[in-house]
Amino acid sequence: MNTAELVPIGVIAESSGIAVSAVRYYAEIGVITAAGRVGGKRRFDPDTVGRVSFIRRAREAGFSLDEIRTILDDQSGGWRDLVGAKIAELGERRDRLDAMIAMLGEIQECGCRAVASCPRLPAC
Amino acid sequence: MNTAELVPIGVIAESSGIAVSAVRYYAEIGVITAAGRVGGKRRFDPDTVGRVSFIRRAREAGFSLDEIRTILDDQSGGWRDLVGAKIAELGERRDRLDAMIAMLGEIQECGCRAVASCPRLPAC
DNA sequence: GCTTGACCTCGAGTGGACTCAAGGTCCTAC
DNA sequence: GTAGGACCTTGAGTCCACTCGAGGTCAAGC
Repeated sequence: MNTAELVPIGVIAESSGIAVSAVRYYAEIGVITAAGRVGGKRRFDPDTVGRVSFIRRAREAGFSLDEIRTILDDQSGGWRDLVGAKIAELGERRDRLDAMIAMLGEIQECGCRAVASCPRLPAC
Repeated sequence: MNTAELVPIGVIAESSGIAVSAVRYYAEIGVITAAGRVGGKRRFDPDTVGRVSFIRRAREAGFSLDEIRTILDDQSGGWRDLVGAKIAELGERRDRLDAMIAMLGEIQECGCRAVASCPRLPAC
């Protein structure tokens, strides 16, 4: 393992768009792994950038770090089911989101002074 | 105010699908209000069921209780802007969700043994 | 040899939204 | 009059995903 190819934590953080402390946290809980240390400092495989970017996007989409870990590292193939379940779940979440958007749209147009007093709550 | 029309906390909780402790919490932080007390026990206006159901759905859609309070109780009309902004935000969130769903779909079909080792991460 | 800056550890703190436990009150029914 | 159940208060605890601060190390460049 040529440590020259490995990148320090700052690079991971910057190029994946998250804080250094978060990268450290991810390493601590094992959702990413440092390839080694140089002078006591973590060095990561360059692939880690992609992994952390994936993590960031998955987090934004509402995944917990635990779920992300499972999706990323499951070796048994069970992750396919997990991903399938997740897709279904996300679909539901999107439907709820759509419903909420529609509801907010109606609320906006319903002419009442305050939402609380709208007689159409919560179906509004 | 006829207290006979008012409902106890358990009814609010059950018919809106949240825990009694959560209803109490909502009352405590002022996102809902008890109409009064009977023998020291909170009694709510039946409308509160709708309100709490709205809160639940808004929470599920990712609103904070603070945002919900603003949307529900703003008297100045500023809530319309807030709701507009929220709609835009939810739209973005839905787009991200869609992207995530698409990505997961591709992951599922890409034939690699584990997601982590997929060379197409994170664009996969 | 000194400064600088990136990095380190460890422990504690944060924030939001609750939940729980302990100990007490109130009403209803038997 | 007593048991049961729904409710009360207060304060502490939980979970997640970090963040912060203090105090220290390491390598590079001047």
